[in-house]
Amino acid sequence: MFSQSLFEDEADMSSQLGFFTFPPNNNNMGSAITTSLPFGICNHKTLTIIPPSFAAHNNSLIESTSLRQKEDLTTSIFGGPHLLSLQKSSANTWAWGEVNESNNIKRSRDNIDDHLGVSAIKMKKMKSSTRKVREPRFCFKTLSDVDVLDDGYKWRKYGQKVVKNTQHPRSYYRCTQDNCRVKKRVERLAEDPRMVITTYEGRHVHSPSLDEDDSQASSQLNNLLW
DNA sequence: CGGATTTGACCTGCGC
DNA sequence: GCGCAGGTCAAATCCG
Repeated sequence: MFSQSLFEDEADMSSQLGFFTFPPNNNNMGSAITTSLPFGICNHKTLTIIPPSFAAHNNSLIESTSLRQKEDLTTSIFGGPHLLSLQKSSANTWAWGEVNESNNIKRSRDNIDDHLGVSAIKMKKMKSSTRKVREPRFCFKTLSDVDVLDDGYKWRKYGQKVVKNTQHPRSYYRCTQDNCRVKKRVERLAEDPRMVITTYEGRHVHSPSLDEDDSQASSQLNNLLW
């Protein structure tokens, strides 16, 4: 269902950098992706996938603690009762799992990968040298015609650069809110120009500036994510 | 006219 | 130290 690569970016595991591809290759989620938010929750062992369409369709994921609610939500999104989670399975690999009745993440044993069309992914080893502290970054891939996805925040473009070995320029955006230093980069994947790679850097210090209905869902998601 | 975008110049970090 | 590539700045331009 997803194709992705994920790698740790910083020693601060809360700022892992992941790539995910929405929508799945061959189903009807295509339209849901056009309004997307970052959608991963990371800690040092797991990464839970929150489909961006949650933001558009409901705001109950964050508050929901019952498996039933999660099933309802994920069924509507995935066509199955799986809240996806990536779990660190060894030093360098991650595996998909699902949330069980106790709200724990169950490692996939019955080839959930096949069911969902995903495969375990490899992580890049972290560089060992000391590096200067960077803002938390989150990066994801989206299949989209439009470069700039509607994430609920207002952005001002401040630069564009042609990156080596790619025919598509990379655009640089800053959040327009005063005192908010969040930046994002947007570029097309060289191997597949249909894919947009969006990289967020930093934490918003404010809520998204959306219409009334959307803002609640989005702010909850973003509170969780950032 | 004011805010957003464009784009060439400049800055910075990194590898050699 | 040098060159390269990516990131940022800011003046010019665009556009509603």
